[in-house]
Amino acid sequence: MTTTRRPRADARRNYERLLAEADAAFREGGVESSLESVARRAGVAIGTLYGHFPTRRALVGALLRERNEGLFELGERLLARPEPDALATWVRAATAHAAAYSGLAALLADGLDDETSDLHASCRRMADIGERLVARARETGAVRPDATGDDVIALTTAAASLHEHRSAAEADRLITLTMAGLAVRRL
Amino acid sequence: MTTTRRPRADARRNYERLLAEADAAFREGGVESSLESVARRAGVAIGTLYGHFPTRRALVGALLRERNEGLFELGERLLARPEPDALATWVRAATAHAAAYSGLAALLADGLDDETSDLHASCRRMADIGERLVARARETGAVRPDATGDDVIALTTAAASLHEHRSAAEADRLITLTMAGLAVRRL
DNA sequence: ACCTGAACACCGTTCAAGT
DNA sequence: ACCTGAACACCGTTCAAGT
Repeated sequence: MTTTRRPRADARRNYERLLAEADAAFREGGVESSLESVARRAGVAIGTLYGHFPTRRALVGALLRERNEGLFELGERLLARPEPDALATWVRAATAHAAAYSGLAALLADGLDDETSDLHASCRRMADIGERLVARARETGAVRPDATGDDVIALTTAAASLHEHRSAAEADRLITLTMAGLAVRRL
Repeated sequence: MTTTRRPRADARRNYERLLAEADAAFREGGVESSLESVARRAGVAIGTLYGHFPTRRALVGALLRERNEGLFELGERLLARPEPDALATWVRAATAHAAAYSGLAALLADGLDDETSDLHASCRRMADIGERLVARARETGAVRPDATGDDVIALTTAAASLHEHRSAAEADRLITLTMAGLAVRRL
């Protein structure tokens, strides 16, 4: 029986400070901001950052933990209590999530196929929810019969990338247009 | 009256070798590949690369010159001799162009608003062609009346980014779905 | 007119040495 | 158990000195 040991007080403090400063740095300069600068801002040596987060994606994953839980809850709620615009609601929420930091959309898009990515599990979970939602919409006839989970992934990552490189308005517009395209029943 | 002077033979050779090696490097490792490695591959000092191409985007712009001309010709041809699928043809060609190197879609998306980018002029030209094509499709009733040039830009850059981070198939599928959404006449 | 490469400032990542 | 920071390998960019 393994007990999770209480971490040393300074370790816990460093962990928290690193997370806070990484969040600030990534908000300002995107997810590819220098890790040295994050460590500097947090007032720890670079080795300490690597001690807590062995890879950049581990750090991003830790930052996304809470946000992820909120997103998954929404997904399960939409699956549990069906409503007409469930799929669109999901796509917009997932897009907002993937656009939390600039550069994140690319990391998530790559993470879905890359099993070594620290983001892989949560990417799979997002893909899974999207797939179940689109399956139900297909059965309802709300979307065309050839609509797939890949369509949902594609739209989500594409819209998040637009959010980053063009604007929130263009991202939202792409979602509207693509959802309209998905709603066309006759092929 | 300014005469374009014939460049020194070694300068011309270095220019060509830099272009060739940059193309190879960017194909393999994307448009953010190290410039030092490009200079090394071309067998010149790093200062020589900077002498010919003061910024990374100038180098990318030079690599894209011929490709760009082909694309613009296609655009003008589609505008001159209307055909039913002109807009879709354009979007697919522009997407393929923007997906020539990984990382290029982001550079082009940013270049459209950034007047200091060496890619700005060609981005504007692409946007202009897209706008004229969508205007005509709007008049024909081939697309919904609220379709804009921004929709075309958004779809193109989004699809190119999908091509890079997901697959050509997903990129193409997004184009199909969004074009279907644009074709919906009733709002 | 063009090329070279040292110089400067910066970064990712590891790991021996400390406490 | 965790932290430090030097060490290594690499990069972007500039510019004085050469030819």
